[in-house]
Amino acid sequence: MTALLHVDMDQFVAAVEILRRPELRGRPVVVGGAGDPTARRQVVSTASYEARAFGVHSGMPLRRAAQLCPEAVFLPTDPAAYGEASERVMAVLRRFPVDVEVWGWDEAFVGGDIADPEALAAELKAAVFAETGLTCAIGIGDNKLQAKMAARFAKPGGIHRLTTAGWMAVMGERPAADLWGIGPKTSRKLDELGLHTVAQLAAAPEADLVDRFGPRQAAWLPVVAAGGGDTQINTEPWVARSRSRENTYAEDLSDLDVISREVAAMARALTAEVVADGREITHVAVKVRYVSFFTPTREMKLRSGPTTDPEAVEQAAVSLLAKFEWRRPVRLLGVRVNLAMPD
DNA sequence: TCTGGGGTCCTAGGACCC
DNA sequence: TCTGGGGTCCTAGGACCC
Repeated sequence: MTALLHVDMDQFVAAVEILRRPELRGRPVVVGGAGDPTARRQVVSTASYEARAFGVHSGMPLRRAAQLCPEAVFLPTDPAAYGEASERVMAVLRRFPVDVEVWGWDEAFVGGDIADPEALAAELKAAVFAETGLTCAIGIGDNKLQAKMAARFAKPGGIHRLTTAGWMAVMGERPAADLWGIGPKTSRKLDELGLHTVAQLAAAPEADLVDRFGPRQAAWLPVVAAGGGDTQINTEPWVARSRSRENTYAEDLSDLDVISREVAAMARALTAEVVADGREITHVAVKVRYVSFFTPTREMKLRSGPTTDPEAVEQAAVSLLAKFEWRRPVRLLGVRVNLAMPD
């Protein structure tokens, strides 16, 4: 069985910022929101390793991060810069005689005819650093799951290999929640069934899982726990199935006219973006988060068929507002459009 | 110092038709 | 005077990932 690699950039967003501000190297850096540590309702996108040492992590409110690490440098997120840096990294990987499957900004699977995976990993790492100034960890495995998990052991900046033969010795006693694809909800359900470790889940009869998880997940869970997984590297360019905008407001909204205008503006902006990409819109969805954090969504298929007409999309989005209750203020509004898949 | 933003995929229930 | 299934479309929600 030929190995495949998972390339995972180290603290990617923070690393891109440090690259253009070398004086920040070695300091705690927190990237998130507009970069204002006093702002409400904004969270950490990425913390540098130095900031993580203070307990700062992704998803944490910026104000909490500032409390834990007052000396940190706070920076606004700059998605365009991260996208460009990502392109440079992926271009380096693609120059090697391998198949590359891009996975978000800062990750990629690498496969193909790989004779010596450790040697290839070392070459990739060196080339990425030489040409972009960014470091990465590389995991090697017999499939994507193993490579992805191996990259965690390799972080930061190392190379680590997992194999089917060695999987259980390394992973068996770890919590099932460590596995890629098992989040907090699934992990809690597994705990309730007495399945706490990877080894226990791997040995669980599918019949014991079906009631709790349904047939598909019940079949999949023990396979993942045993270190099984997909080996297919998909080199096709990414084609988005949907695009969305959402905004959490620093101050709650109650006025339906204001809400309506906000939703209309998001719908128009989204339409402009996807039309610029040559895509057509099939469905429109609106998301509302009340102050209670209850977050319903309402969605509709456009009856007139796939469209590029901003008027139609705006009108659909605004019409969906009638399906919500407006007794309580809202903290978030969002619009999503589903896209027709090209042939 | 209450809880971001942008995605994907799966499931489940109701409507409707045969 | 009541009983089926199956199949597909549509919408809502849940879970997970980065």
